[in-house]
Amino acid sequence: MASSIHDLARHLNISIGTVSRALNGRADVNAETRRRVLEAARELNYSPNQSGRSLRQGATRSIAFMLQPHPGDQQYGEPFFIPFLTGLQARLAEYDLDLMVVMGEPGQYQQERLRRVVETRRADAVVLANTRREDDRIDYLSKAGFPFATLGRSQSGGDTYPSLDIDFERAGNEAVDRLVARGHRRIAAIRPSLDLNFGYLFLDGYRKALKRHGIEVDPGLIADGFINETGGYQVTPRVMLSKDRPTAIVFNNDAMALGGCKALAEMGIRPGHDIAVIVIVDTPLCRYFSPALTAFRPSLDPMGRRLAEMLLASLPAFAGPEGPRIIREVWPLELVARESD
Amino acid sequence: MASSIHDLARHLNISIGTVSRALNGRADVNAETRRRVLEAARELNYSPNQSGRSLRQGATRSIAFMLQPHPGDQQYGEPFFIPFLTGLQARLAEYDLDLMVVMGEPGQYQQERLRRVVETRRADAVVLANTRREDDRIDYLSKAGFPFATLGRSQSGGDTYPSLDIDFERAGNEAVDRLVARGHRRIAAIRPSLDLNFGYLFLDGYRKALKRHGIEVDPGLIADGFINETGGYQVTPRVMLSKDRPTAIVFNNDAMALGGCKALAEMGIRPGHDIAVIVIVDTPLCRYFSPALTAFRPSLDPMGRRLAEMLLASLPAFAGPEGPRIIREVWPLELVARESD
DNA sequence: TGTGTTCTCGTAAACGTTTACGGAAAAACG
DNA sequence: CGTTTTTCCGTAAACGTTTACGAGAACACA
Repeated sequence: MASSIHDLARHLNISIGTVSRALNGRADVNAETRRRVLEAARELNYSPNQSGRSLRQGATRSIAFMLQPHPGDQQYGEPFFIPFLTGLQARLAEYDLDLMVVMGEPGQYQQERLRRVVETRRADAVVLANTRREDDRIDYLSKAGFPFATLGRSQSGGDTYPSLDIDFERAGNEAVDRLVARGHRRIAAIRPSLDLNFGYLFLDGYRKALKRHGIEVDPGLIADGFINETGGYQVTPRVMLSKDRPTAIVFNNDAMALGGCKALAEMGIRPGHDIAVIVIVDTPLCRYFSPALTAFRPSLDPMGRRLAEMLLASLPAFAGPEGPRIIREVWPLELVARESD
Repeated sequence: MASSIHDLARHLNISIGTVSRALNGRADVNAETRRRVLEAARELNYSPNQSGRSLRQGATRSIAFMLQPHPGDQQYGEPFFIPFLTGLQARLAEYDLDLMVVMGEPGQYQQERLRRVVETRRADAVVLANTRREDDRIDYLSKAGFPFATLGRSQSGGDTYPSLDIDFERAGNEAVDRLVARGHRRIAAIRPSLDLNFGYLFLDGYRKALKRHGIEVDPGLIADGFINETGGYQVTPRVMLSKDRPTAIVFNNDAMALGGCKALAEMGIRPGHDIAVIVIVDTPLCRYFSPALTAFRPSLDPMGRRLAEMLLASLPAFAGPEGPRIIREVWPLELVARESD
């Protein structure tokens, strides 16, 4: 069924070496011969067997994306990743690279799955998402000398790998600025309790902005909850019942914001009227919620494309003439003002 | 760095053939020898090179999932697929199979991408999503004799491949039943205008249920729109402005429902009060919308797992003792009653 | 014409596995 | 003890590529 390079060689009555060189655009092959080879390749519908190529070249031409769903996401996952993956994959495809998606169970199999990818050499590089502040996956990959890039920063591994992150610190800053400009002084912050790095970055920005405005940081207005609707639902009343009730809340996660708004509704508190609400990462949920939630929006598809470029630039096999480069970028979010603040 | 089967053989001073047989659990190897091989494998941190194995066995041990985002999904994709992929991937991983995700651009590159996967033998089988009523991908794969399964049915290809689908017909039926039981007679249906098969199935159910209740089908109450929020926003006023205004709407897509509700709001029509709204595929959007939308919910993770099983059962290499089997299943949706109807 | 250069191609090894085949040694059997 | 069977292992080929090497032919140059 599938025609190999041997079939082409036999068909043209030349050697397989010449066929291969002709197909790969090498210089030492006669123009006429090349023409005939390419024609025969089309005619016999030839395309190179990837396994053979991988074996010989020691490269699989595929990139693994490691995605670990949060334990709470039973039913629907984060809409975040599809457009990111679309962009990532689109750029990789331009280099004839495939995308392999490895999803851990919500538990801790991820590390194990990662080892398997690396040790059986199923991918040439890895892209990590959901980076933790201390991330053992990064430690492992660094130690193993396996190429990787991350969506999100981490304190692990130093500046030795490409990373692309959203500027959560700046978003926290701008959210507070906006609220202060509108007269708020008591601003609550709600973020996930996991070790996810963006929670720290967000809180840094929040704190710095408050200090800049001469507002004391009240620990009673900062709460951590599980990173889903339930978490937001559970933790929001806690800040609302603090002695001096906040007039605004910044949520560091869209799902938590929705749960939080439900809790608010049950307390008779209407976002946009009785309290201001801002969400750090926008999703369709925010746009169609009622009232529509003011939120900070990332550009996910371009981020996926960019991270692919950054990863490739770090790989010797793909780097340009200047050689491999480690690029790290932090992208701003765009504020989408709606009705909730 | 990476140890091969040759390293093991050298280390133990035996032949590579014996090492391979020992690792693969073949019978013709001494128990003591096997023990030593396994020990050395652990010691030298050996794991088989997948490229070598693929080449020899003619199987890549990876399954490709083809996902084609709808053109309208600029910013966020369907939350639908992440949990489905989680389940699919989890089951595949149990068989040591990897998942490759191939996303077409919103345009028509999908067919081309598919050819590439098949012809370069990068995957052993393919899973198709977003099945069209007439689906040229199915035609192509059938003709090429390449194993595949689909999420969603199609009229193409006959009953020659495994497929798992949601029972949209039944959902359309039940939605109408529910609305009629609540006194509605003028029920509108809004579905995507693409050739996506589920739109036809839904409409069949809707029509049959109306007839069963002795209600004439009014073409003015059926509208097709682009499969996103904008489509729903544009098309909903059309049915509302029909001579005899409907008292209920069934949306065949969550994004269209949200756009539709926005249009309703602008017309001063409140879902749950002035009109009943039911959505066929539930998402978090439905749950947190205000009013919360009554919707039919699939169980996506189990569906992913099940489709993996069905695909594997159709592959000679994985089929059980009875040999390869083609399984086709249609799963019911669960009604989640909320506030909008 | 002799020598050096360029162009073009064939040969064969290599990547890391799996597996059919055969043979030596050990065990079983009479 | 001779013969047959079983156990165990080594050899080598094969999967489909890419590529280092070398060789023959054509060409250029003196």
